[in-house]
Amino acid sequence: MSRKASPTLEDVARAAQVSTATISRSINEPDKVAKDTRERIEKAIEVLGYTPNFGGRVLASNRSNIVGAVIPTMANAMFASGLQVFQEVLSQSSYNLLVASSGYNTDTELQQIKSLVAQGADGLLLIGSSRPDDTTRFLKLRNIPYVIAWCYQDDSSRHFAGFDNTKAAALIAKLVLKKGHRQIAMIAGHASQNDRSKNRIAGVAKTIAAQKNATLLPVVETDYSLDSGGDAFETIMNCPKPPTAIICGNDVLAAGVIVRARQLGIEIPKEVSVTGFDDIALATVVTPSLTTVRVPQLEMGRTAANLMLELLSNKQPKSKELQTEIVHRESLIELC
Amino acid sequence: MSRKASPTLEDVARAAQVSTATISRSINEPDKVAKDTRERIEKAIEVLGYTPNFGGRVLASNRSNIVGAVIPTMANAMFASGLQVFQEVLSQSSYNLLVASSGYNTDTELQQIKSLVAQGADGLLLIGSSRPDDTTRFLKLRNIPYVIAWCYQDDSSRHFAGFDNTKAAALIAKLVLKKGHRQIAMIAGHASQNDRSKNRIAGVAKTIAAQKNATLLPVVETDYSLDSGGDAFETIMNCPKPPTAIICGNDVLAAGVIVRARQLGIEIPKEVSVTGFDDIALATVVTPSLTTVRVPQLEMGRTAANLMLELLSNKQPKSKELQTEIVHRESLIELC
DNA sequence: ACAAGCAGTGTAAGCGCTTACATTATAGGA
DNA sequence: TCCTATAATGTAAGCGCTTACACTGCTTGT
Repeated sequence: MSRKASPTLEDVARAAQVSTATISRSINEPDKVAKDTRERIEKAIEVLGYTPNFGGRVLASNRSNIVGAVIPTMANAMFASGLQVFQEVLSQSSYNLLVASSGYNTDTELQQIKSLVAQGADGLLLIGSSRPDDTTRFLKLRNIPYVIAWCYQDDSSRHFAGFDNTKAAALIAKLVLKKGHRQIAMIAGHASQNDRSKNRIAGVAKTIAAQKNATLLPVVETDYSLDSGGDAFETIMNCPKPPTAIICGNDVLAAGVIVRARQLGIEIPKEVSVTGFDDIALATVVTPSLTTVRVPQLEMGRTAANLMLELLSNKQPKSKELQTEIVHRESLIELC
Repeated sequence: MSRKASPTLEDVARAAQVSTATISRSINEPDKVAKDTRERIEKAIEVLGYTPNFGGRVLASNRSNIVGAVIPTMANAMFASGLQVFQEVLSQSSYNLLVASSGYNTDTELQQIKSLVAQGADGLLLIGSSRPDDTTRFLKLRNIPYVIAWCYQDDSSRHFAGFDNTKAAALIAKLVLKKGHRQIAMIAGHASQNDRSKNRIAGVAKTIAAQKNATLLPVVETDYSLDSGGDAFETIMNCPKPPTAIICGNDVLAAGVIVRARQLGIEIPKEVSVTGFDDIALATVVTPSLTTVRVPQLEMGRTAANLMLELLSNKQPKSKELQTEIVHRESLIELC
């Protein structure tokens, strides 16, 4: 390591003719230091180009000012935009964001959580509420403060910044029914390690089951990608009694359906209606544009960040349930 | 802080009947420790649930195993997907990723760089090659290893993992000319603090200037958003002699153009051709689909990560220039 | 049989910071 | 005037880890 030996607290102390303790105070609790001392110190810091050593600070204070986030993937605009805001808000309170991704896999998630904690994260942002016992145990054992986003539960022992996936999915299913559709299909993300997907499926299934004459074809679970959405669409359309509407677990899948339909010469929404979930940019850009569930991504990021900050200052913040709404566009029409 | 006092090296040492040094070695350089000692140690670690303290480690070793990245924004799929891969690769070498965003602003960038460095980043990933002197000076002063992505220059003093924006832009401009267009417009990102945008503009301008009878209307610089793209489109189409082709600085702008055109009842590509840049998912999903420049985002992320890893192990890695290619789709047609 | 080399381990000195506690100076109240 | 509360600063003990160096007991070549 050729990194130039940087000045330490002691150097500054010598230059400013005070003790290291005073310098430390002047940096961390400025108003506990007399004004002229502080000015002298600040000048010395300036002159020497001093910056606190991270390791020393962490070791002594047992706090890193780092927040970790484990999200499924940044490649989905959904998470990326939420994370963007999360980071911006934290940054304003001089916290930094350590990011890791799980690829929707709970083992990987645990591994990444451990890694972030080992890397000194003071708190964690996690996506979704259900995880294996191992993970829960680890979190509890280490007593890590964490915030859960992208879903909401009535459970005061944890801190949520999200929405009710089941309810939101039920809402869009209700809309589809209201438009007269009775033969309905669903394409969803793999549900086994993903409670958001599971809940969305549940919400849809429950709603459709409650409607007389309505049928929900077997749900197709797949990866969240355009191509997978397209493939699932083909499978569905090849079944003996194809649906008149397809509810998709997110906008990426729905966009995949629409693109593939176009390639196959199937007209949407004339021949089949399609709905999405999330309301990312993709939804407004496809033709026909997507009728979808708007998830308040930015607000969620902001809320999660604020929860996190309160949690880290030992307050007892209250979870916040955010509201979703349906955005009516072109891909869903009345069945005639 | 009620976080339970966790076991330290010393506790493990006592349990395994060896010195702390041996434990440290067994963790960091396992093959320097005899096999049965190591097994004894590992068992003790297991039993006590020991994990190394981050601060202690950083302080003593002067390395954090953290890499920082300052990108313009995660909200653009372009950066998000590159970053995703970057993170995955680093993760495999047990590095963690600290993310910050500059919002395309050089002051913010410097501030974030400082923050990441203060937070102990061993190295940095930066986007784009040109930055204010202040920033350059800081980087040099602190002797931070850094990798530059999303652009490439022939400058052996720095490490690039990217492509030549000027050349890539020239290529698409050439294609537009080849299709017979002579009245051409360009919508680009604000160039003053963004060398990629600047170079793309330069590439296009140079190419068009070299073609007789061809005119490049005044370049419209704007934010990278769908709406801004749409607004710029309207401005351009309202000018006295509207273009037959519009070259966009990225896919988001191009998609914005297409969406707006549809709203205005302007047919693309029949009335105006449009090209994008980046080849993100959006490009395949809009109708008409975008003729665009494919930027190897994933490969760039991977390459950047590998450069970073080599840099951090004190090798002298060679910059890598990645190749872009034009993806022919529907939004650009021959002028008839 | 002995020097030399080596693998495995221990000793102990920091790394740079925070903070409990001790100390000193100053002001205010009686 | 003296006592006490308060403000400002200093002293010094760690925080938990890494690592240079020292040491021990083998193996190996001669």
